[in-house]
Amino acid sequence: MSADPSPAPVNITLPDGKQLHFPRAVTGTEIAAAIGPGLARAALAVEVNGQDWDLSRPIPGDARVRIITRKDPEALELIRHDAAHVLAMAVQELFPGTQVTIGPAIEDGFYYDFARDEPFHPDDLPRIEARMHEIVARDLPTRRTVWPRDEAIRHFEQIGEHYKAELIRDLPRSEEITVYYHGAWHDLCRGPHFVSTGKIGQAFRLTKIAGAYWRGDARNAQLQRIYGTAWRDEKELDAYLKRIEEAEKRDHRKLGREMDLFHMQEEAVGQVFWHPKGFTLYHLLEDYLRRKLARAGYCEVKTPQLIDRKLWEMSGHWANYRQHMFVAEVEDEKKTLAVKPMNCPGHVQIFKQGTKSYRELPLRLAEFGSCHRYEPSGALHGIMRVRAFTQDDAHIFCTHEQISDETIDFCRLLMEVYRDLGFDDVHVKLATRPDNRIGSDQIWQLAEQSLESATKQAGLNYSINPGEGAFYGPKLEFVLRDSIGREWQCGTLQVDFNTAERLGASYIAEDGAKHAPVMLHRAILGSMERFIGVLIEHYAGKFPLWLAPVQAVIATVVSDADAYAQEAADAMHRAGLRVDTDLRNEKINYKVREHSLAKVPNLLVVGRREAENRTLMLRRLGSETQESLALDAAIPILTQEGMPPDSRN
RNA sequence: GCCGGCUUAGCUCAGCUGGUAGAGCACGUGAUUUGUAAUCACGGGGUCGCGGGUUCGAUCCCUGCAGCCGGCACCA
Repeated sequence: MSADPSPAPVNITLPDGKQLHFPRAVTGTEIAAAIGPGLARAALAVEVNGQDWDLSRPIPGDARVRIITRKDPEALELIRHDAAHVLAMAVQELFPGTQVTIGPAIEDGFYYDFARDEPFHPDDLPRIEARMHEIVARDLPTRRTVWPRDEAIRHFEQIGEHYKAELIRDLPRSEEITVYYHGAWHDLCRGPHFVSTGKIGQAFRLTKIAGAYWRGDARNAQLQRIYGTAWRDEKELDAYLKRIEEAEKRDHRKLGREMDLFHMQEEAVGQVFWHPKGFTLYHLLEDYLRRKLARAGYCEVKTPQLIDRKLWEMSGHWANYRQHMFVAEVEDEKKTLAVKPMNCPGHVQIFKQGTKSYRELPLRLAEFGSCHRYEPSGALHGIMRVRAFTQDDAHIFCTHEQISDETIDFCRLLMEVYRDLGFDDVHVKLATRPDNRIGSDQIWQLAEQSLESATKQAGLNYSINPGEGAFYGPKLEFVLRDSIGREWQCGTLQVDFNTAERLGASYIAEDGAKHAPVMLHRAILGSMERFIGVLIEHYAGKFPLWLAPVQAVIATVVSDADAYAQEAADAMHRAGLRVDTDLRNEKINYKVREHSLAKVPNLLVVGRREAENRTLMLRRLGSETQESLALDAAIPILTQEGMPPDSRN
């Protein structure tokens, strides 16, 4: 079943342009050996004309070839893919009768989906992992075999691997069916794989068990997925595990409780109880955004929470999202009211009041819109995914010609806001026309072009998400990267040619005729709740001074300083600073520790000396040193430092 | 919603094979007036998530439900 050795000579071109000549088909292993023994040892796979191949697979004709070693970027993916195979093998050794399905390499690791009646238990992971280490230590040789399609299907059916048989049936006829052997164990796989299991190394760890639908479709059977992580060496593995640990430390659910920002409870699932400190943060963010919006020409509005289902039927939401809407009924009325899941129809109602002229466009209606959606229970996650949330929503009613300028302005505004909030790394995805859509290609063309050129003009990095737009128009999705490299999609801008018309909104154009306005749906933060969650994790709770719920604590050393501490706090409150006092009968060490752990940015210590001299000892969070400041000097310093970014200079 | 796991004091967690619960921190009281990451002593606090069952007896075993956690699916 291995390829026939070709009698023809083969010319191999290396990346540096050097050519090697072989009398017949040659394998990656042989090429590596011809280059040098060091490379022969380090070789993991070989790139042949841009495709990754097994080292042992004969290269039948002339080719450009590059030997892949552990140092190459592809190595990780190959290690992970091999590790997935070893995982499958270990599972089948330990749990006979388990069917294997698919097992790809993913970011940071790999997984494999299994079909087995008995569920895996977390305690099984160490056992499976131990077996994997053993299989790697066995250093089983890998063999690639090519099978006739029907024979492969018959074989997998016969050994009870029905999912594999289904996979082969669904492969295009043109596809070569390859089966990889690691020792006697084998699996349908496109490859490539290392020459033996020993090449994987031992820097892997199984991490979690999960349910996953066959082929990602909820209508299909649910399989059991085992996740693992794999790296080039122990050092990389440790670094990864450390990274996960660090991420857990800044989990917004943990910090939210520790910092007394909010809580959630059973009686209000998916809804946030904001505590005084958390709501201070919330308001600071909202106030900041409100100022930005006002300056950018938005008008803020507020629309009803409960709206008759008729309006939702008209907008099309009732038909599509009824199951995800909360509904309210009152005994004395026959009406059914829906709690708004979005703000657009409300804003359209405001637009529709009176007759609008083209002169009034663009009209930008903004709302911190409280929305409720019945999210599936399994989707809920802290304050990141909730059932009651507040969108920093706005709808720009404009003409087709105005789409471009409005988009540019929006991108700029959004970038300013993100930068002010500490996010510099942002990229944009442009989701273009889907197959199933309404509106003429001409209008789509205009909308997509407007979005794309606006994105460019705003100086943003963007990529295209073909076919991912909404049925009513293309959209921009803004993704930001946080301080530990995670990505969050927050902002969005969607072009909508449909809703305004559907809800009967129009304006009188220059030609005197009625036209439906284009609606741009846009949000910068997305949801206040979620964005605050992102902020907490981004800053690990150590907010910049302008967002810190408590900007400073004045802590006394002795009770003789109480009166002075109170006086200083009063003066700071008058200056608009958010300051607490700590007059407790505790040692200063204790107070320093406590407020440091509470992530208070500035600690102001006062004892007898300070009370006499009217000074404060300032200790900044994260610093181990202090500086003495006159009270009169400290106030303007902190006020200046705590100024919101849009008020500076 | 689906698969799996978890649920013991405000928090973090002990509690062997069933005999009605403990620690540290937090909280309260007292002593201590302290100079930059935990002062000492004493004390209060739990219907062991909720309901049903098995048992002489259930935090522990079985079962239903809820919530949470990890994924999957979903996210106008």
